[in-house]
Amino acid sequence: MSDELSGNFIRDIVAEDLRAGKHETVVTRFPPEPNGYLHVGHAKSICLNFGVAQEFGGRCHLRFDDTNPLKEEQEYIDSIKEDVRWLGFDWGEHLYNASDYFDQLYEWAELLIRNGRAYVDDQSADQIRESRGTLTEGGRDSPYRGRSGEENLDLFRRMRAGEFPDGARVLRAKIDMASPNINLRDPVMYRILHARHPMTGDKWCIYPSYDYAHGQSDAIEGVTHSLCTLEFEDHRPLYDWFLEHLPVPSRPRQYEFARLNLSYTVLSKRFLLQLVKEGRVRGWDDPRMPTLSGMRRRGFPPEGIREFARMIGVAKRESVVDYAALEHSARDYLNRTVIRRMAVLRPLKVVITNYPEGQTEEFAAVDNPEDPGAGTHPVPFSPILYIERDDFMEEPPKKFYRLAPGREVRLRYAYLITCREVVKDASGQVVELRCTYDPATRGGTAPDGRSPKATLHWVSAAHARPAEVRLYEHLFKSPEPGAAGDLLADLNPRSEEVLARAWIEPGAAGLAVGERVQFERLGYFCVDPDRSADRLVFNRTVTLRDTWAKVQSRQK
RNA sequence: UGGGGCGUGGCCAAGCGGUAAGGCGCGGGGCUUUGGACCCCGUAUACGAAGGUUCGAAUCCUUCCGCCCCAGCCA
Repeated sequence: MSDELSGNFIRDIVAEDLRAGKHETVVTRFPPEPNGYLHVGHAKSICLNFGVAQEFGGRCHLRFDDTNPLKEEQEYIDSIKEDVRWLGFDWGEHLYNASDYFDQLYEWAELLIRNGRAYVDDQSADQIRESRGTLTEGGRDSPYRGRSGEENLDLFRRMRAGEFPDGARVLRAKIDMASPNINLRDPVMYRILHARHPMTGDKWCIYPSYDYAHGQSDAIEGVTHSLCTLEFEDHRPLYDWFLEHLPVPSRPRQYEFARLNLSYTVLSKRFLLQLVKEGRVRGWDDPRMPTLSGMRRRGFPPEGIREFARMIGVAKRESVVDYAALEHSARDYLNRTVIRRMAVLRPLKVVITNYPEGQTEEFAAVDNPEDPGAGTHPVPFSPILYIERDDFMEEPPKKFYRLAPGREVRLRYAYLITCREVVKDASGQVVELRCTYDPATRGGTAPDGRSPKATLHWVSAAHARPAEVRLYEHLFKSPEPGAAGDLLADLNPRSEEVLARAWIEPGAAGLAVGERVQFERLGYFCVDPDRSADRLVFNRTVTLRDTWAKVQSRQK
């Protein structure tokens, strides 16, 4: 695997600019607004921005786009830094905030006023909206558009001084109310917000808009390629307008790419915030959330996310990536790196009737067949075992290779056993299997060469340790959540299943929070922080590819 | 009906006038003490459509069709 980006148009542009000597080095930036947690869609942008910088020996800044104190919080700032680092990227010394530039931005605003390129508008938000026109008709000039430079300056300074309440006035760029591009119809540059800012505290009561702050921030930092998503394409003329009319120290260019969409997933900070606030999930880091913190808790490796970003590419076409691609990238990395252990999620008791009572023995189990140097660990065996309920069927359908009455299967690393008797309770539920083992098959190979089609995982009842295992499925039951109009209605009621009475082999009992493991034949799991002193809690990151499940669904 | 974008297999995505990469998925086979992994093979006579230019077009031109974004003092 390589973190190298596959070819894409942005990389090509950067490469060409560098080749042509347009820039000596590439500078990008990842500019999150600290109004929520980062999700896998942001990961695409992070990988792009940091990846391009890395590939061409440039640098990538982390800059908080903190121009709206109403929505931004320190908690989000902290989480964003943690998540970017966790993903594997380092902004070095280059941590910035749009708010670092508030003084400069303010000065430049005065300059635009003095040059007759900005004015204070006393209209209400409603009036401004009403006079902006529509998609097909131009807008009308504000009655305040012709104010003198002196008056504008005075008013703007008084806005800053706090003389007016929120919403009383705004500073607008004087561009063109008749422009077919609505963003150019005298966009708002500053609004009055008597709000405390996470970084600047109470210093300001006027705050710059995104459009007024972003390009200039890029220019101040020497950003060469400002990469953003498609919806900002219409803003580019405005981005350029400010840079052309201000004495900025550098000239960045904006390029747009399509944001990530993932099937069965919603990537909208607004909606994710709603899920958290309404308690539909346990928090931003709920393992079902597409947030980086949720994916981390679920056990998703950052390497897998980077691989995912690499494989989906970067383009301008709006698309929906198949969730299976994400799962693939996780499995691919986990398979190569994670230790194997055995666990039984839904236990079915098995008694080996011909095994010497009270006897115990140990087998050496491979830690990771993909890693020759990984070694082995001991697995204890005794006559009372648990196997997976799914691994037994009293009346096996075609293609079911596992245990059934009279059938012989292999217990991984142990023996071949044959099911001799099925014990049921009063309600007819199978509660126990009585089996015999073949002592000659120790280790799992028969001297006569016979080899069962199925190998089952198991744990020794006397040695197993209890664990809670949490199984996750898509948060949404629809591949296209909200297509029918109601996102909440598409929430998958079975997105989480908690198995409180699972058993794990002793070799898995020492795992620390965050450690990952493959439970053989089941999937990849990760120890959740909810673990207690005497009981581990595992989150299932992703299942193994399951051919039998595929066969089953085809049979239905 | 204004402006800005985008249309290549089920899902992503290369391609930039020379005769359709790759990945995911799917199907088949091999191997196998994880129905895992791994390894083979198959999976668009075709690039939204129709015309045109050219020896030759997914790539150039024209028209048409479809989808997305924009009327926050959000980003």
